[in-house]
Amino acid sequence: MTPLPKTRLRTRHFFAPNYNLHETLTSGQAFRWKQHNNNWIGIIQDHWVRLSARPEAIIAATTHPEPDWNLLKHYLQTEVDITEVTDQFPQDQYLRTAISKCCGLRLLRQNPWECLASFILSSTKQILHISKIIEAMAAYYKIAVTVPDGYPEIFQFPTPEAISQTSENQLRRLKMGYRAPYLKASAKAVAEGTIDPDAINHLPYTSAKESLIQLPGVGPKIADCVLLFAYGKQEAFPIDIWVDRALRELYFPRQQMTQSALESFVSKHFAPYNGYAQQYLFHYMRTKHTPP
DNA sequence: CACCAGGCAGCCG
DNA sequence: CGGCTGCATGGT
Repeated sequence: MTPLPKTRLRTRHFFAPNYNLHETLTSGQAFRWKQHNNNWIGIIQDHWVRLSARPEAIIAATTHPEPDWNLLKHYLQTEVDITEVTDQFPQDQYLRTAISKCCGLRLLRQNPWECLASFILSSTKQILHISKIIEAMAAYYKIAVTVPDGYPEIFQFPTPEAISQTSENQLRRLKMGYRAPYLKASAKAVAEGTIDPDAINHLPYTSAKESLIQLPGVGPKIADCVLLFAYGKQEAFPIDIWVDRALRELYFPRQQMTQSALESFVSKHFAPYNGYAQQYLFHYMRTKHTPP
């Protein structure tokens, strides 16, 4: 009996100044990264990846026999000069405070289907619980990925085909609640090609958003999350409960603002880096009561 | 027990 | 169009 071949790790340094890996991976845009011995373990493009933060750099390790490091660089967006982005933020004290507390917060460029499905599961859920539902789901389908010795098991994000063929009851057993039929129907639409995640990439922001909103369980907020976190559309500015509160309390105290009035303010005030500004505001609101 | 969480769809006026 | 409500589940 021949012994199984040892999984060999390929590693690579990425030059990444002003990159706060911890805050970026825990900022509620991606839900599957796990801390392990001061490293981060996750899956990018169907392959196990370990990330380690270093001063001015990120070290990546993968099991892929012939890794395409550009895919990793693309996912992490290491080549974005974040100071060039934050320098163009409007001069208001909340964003300045957010930047000073966390200057290396980044936007990732995730897989569209995983991002879409994850945010369909996100509605009126806390980030920690979204992660738990997603892990329960991945553990249910058990789609294998090569994991090196000594590391915890991890499974791939389930395909739209697999989810669309699962009963709503089974999905509810994974604690999705009322989101189960939405996820199943959206998975079916993607699996059958009614909507093509790759085609959306080529659409401008507004028509891409209209296209995503056709999916059941996807409204303006979830569409904006996918447009920003998977497609990198900078115009997207997801307004969730936290950001809505930030806008009303910080920018329009004691004023009655309609949703559309807020939206038109946002598109003017935070341009051109709406999405990054939104992520910094979101981070500020979630951490302003906790010491650094 | 009440109240809230990275919302959306259906319904009502 | 704008406003209201039900929807599952887990945490405080």
